[in-house]
Amino acid sequence: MTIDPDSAFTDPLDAMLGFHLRRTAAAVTGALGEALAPLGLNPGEATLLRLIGANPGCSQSDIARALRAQPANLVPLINKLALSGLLEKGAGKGRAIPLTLTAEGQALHGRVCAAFDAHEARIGRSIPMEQRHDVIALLRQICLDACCGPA
Amino acid sequence: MTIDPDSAFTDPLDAMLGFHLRRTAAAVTGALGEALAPLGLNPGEATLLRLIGANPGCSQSDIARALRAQPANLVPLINKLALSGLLEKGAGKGRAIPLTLTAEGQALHGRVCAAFDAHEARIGRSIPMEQRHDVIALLRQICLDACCGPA
DNA sequence: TATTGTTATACTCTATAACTATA
DNA sequence: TATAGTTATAGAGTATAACAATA
Repeated sequence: MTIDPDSAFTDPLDAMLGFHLRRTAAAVTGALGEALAPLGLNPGEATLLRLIGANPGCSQSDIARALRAQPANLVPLINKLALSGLLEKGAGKGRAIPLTLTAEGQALHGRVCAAFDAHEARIGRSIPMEQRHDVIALLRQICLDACCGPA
Repeated sequence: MTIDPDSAFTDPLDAMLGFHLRRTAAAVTGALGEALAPLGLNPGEATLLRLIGANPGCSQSDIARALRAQPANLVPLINKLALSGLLEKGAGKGRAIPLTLTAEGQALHGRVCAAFDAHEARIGRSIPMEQRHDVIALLRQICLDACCGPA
């Protein structure tokens, strides 16, 4: 410690699950951003490309549901990808607008998938393959306990 | 799906560790915010109170290191707590300024600790007590793998 | 010179309210 | 009316650069 060198700094956060969840998620998101930078995409844009590539013709609402995001927050991301020539808004035959990737978008989608796979392998390399599903199930349960359960 | 009801929406994110880490951390932070709202504090302010209460006389740099935060981002939080009469900046005998809680701050610190404990119990209630340390160790390892390891 | 604390700034993410268009 | 998409906006959270004060 800076002021009183005789006393060590006590960090009560270090034993808290919530703090480590938050910190680890931040580190993982940062690493994903670095992995995607060479593709000219940030994590949000790449995730959008990933989802639309896997679901050609899906609507903006579908994506918002999958991401648990507010539809309004997707608008600037989608517009940027559309302006970059990566995706096309199909002729809306009604309210929902089907989104599809252009040829350029599909080419980049392949690189995005590879980057995601490499990123997943990196952050999960200390977890044996047969345990990764259990870890995800644990996170999903914590999410439920935090959100929906009785206080 | 809205547009083509025959095809189900494929969610590649659902099998990704990174996505669930991010989503769970967001849910946990949201739950912490709700738990702290009755105390008039947000998670950042409460964490600051928690750290200073556990380390009377610590400096702003100590806190920044513990939180892995930028010192510049602590300034408005500390000022708000000081203006609220919860903490005092001691007479700086040099560059570092020792931070201590006022009597009012110490009283609130007790309630903050109780709220943190209840929150930890809530988000960890599906994890047997003897496994919680393992889960934290796992998160810490993922954090290291994401940050520092070879790409 | 190196460190602490501070200010200003900017970018991302997130959340809401209000509007339009369509079934 | 209900749903989809959009716009504007506001609030956190986080990052850097630049500066003043002190060892």
